[in-house]
Amino acid sequence: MTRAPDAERPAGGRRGPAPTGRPTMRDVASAASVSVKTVSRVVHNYPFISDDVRGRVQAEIRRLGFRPNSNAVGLRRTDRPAGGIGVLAADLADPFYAGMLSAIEQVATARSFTTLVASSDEDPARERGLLGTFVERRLDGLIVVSADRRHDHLRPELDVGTRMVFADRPPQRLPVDCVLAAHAEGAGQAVTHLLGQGHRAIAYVGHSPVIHTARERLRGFQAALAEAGLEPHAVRTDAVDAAAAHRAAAELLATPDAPTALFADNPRLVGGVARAIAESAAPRTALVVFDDSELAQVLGVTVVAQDPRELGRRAAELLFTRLDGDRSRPRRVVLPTTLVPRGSGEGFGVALRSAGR
Amino acid sequence: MTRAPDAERPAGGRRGPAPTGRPTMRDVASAASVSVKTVSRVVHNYPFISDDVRGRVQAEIRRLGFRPNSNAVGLRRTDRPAGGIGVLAADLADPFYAGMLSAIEQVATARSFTTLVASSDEDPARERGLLGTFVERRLDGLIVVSADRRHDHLRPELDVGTRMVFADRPPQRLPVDCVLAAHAEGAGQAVTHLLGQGHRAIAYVGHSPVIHTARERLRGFQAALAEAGLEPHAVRTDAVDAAAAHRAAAELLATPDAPTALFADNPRLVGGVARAIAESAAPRTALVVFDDSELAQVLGVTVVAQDPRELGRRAAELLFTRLDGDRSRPRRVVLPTTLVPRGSGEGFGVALRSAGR
DNA sequence: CTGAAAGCGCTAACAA
DNA sequence: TTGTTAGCGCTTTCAG
Repeated sequence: MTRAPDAERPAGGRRGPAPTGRPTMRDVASAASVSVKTVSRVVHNYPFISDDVRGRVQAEIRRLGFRPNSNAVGLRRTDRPAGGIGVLAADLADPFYAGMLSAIEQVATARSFTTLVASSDEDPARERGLLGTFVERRLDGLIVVSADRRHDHLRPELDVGTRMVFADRPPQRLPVDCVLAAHAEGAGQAVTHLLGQGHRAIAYVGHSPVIHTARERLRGFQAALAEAGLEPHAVRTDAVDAAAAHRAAAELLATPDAPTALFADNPRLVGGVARAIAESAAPRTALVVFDDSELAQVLGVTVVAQDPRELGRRAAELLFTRLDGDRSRPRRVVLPTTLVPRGSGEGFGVALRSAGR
Repeated sequence: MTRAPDAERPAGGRRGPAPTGRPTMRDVASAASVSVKTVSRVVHNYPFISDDVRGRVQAEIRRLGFRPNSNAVGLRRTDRPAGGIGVLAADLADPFYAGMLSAIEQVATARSFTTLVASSDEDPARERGLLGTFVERRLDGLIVVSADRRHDHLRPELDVGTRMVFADRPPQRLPVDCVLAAHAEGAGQAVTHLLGQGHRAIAYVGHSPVIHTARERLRGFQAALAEAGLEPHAVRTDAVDAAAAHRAAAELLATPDAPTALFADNPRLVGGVARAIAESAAPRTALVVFDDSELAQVLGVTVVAQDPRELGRRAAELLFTRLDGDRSRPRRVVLPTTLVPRGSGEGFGVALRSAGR
């Protein structure tokens, strides 16, 4: 954020159009022998311009390769929006966020807004820096998938008029709109489904519940079991990636009193858990995973699916509602999840099979 | 790009600091009883400032929530770069580009540059629009994964000093740097590997060679076979997605004289082709796929792997070399591919197995 | 160590 | 239908 010390060095400011460098409106104006304001009007399709002048100006614009400088535009024009929104994703490599992003872009494009994206890679410090950059660039609004656990520092931004919507993960003590999936209820759906299949020994494989979504999923898992008068057969929260999930599941399945069903709390674990099941003495152990993925489809794994595109669409529409002037109090939109049976939760085990439609 | 007609309407320009709205340097200056320039110096860590003044200014910056307006900064400052690069990706939902992007961001971050991303979704018109936006925002440089087949329209941008590097797909008649994988040679590696396993009837499954990469892969496939004095057993270029690939592969394998090995030209086809093989009368039919994927890892599919991160890293470094002043003629960097044997190309068929490492 | 004035490229307001 | 003047928020230049 902070740049090199102000060296106060001479810089030889250029006089008149530079020999090399980007042409300005003034360059176009003098080439077409009109005033700068006339060029501005042509650029913005102001209707009352003689065809002669319009033609000359357009020709010069093309010849010189003029493009308006949005820095200057954004500086002078403060009433109309600049036409850009920023999306801070936690991890662009995750197909879930890619889908969300694509839906956001679609809404923004329909409104003639540009979408600019940056990724925090789950690093809170990076997130703060990138949000700062977005703010400095005076984008019209932000959609944030936050990797941070505190959001107090955004309070001043909010007060000063920055519009933002949180998506997928809720804000902590910051009165802003947010769009979330029903994580706890979704995990409950998974449990209910497995109970319906006759399972009573259901184990949880996931990562430690420091992240909001993981915490909610675990909570929903436990609540649904409790409602049926059951305890979790086991809860493993050390499955940070596919390899760890493989180990955790393999260990669970190797015990004399092994669970008959597993619930994995996120899609990165599918491969590891499925493999552990396939390699175990009980290859028909049931499996339900939170969030869909290509791998789950191909392996026939039953999932509790969120709709990432819907999440993005709703977040974007909420943001634009705000940009259109809505000043009502912050809203929290909770989207339902869907249980998608594919076999692994219905007694067929995991296998390479029909890739969903 | 074009906005609403210039309505020339009154707008009630505000006088003095606005009651609501973003604080400016002037607001900070008057609150701290110093000049605007002094605030600027504090913001930029200019060393020769009395501690008293610095403290007062910093306090007001925090209190008012001041953030510099990068529009104004970028407008006035023309010698130093603004500190932002733009990446135009063809499809953010593709994990390949996600990896590339992450590597670019890493290089940029190390240089204190911000990375702004937009996705064309493989739409050339959208690509042109987004490149225009990047240019208007006066970013310091661009990395482009182009979905367009013509690039003449970028010529003026180039002449006017916009730095750009093409990645993954080459520019058409535009003298700019680019970084590509050795697609033809990679496809050749696949063929050579299959020949080495004794296969002589090798079929190609892919999409129509309108895209550069697909064309190159097909060319390399055919060339490697020709070198061994062989013809392709079949060439299917109608596999636009996994479902189409499944159909194509199933049809090939159902013929009396079926191929003993398949080469799939991109990772989106893995699931479909693998399933067709598993369902066929010859479940040990060999398979090599171009580009790695999680699915290929889990299914034990032998692949020809590019390194998307390396692609991104090299592109970013090339761009920064240019930003540092390098004016030598355009470079073309070609990165080698790696054959990764996992079983499907070595006689074990496709199966759910050990997820690579 | 600090400040006043000019101007980046563009648009708003007012004139002609 | 077109032009002139002022000024957005900041940095540069030059002066204290």
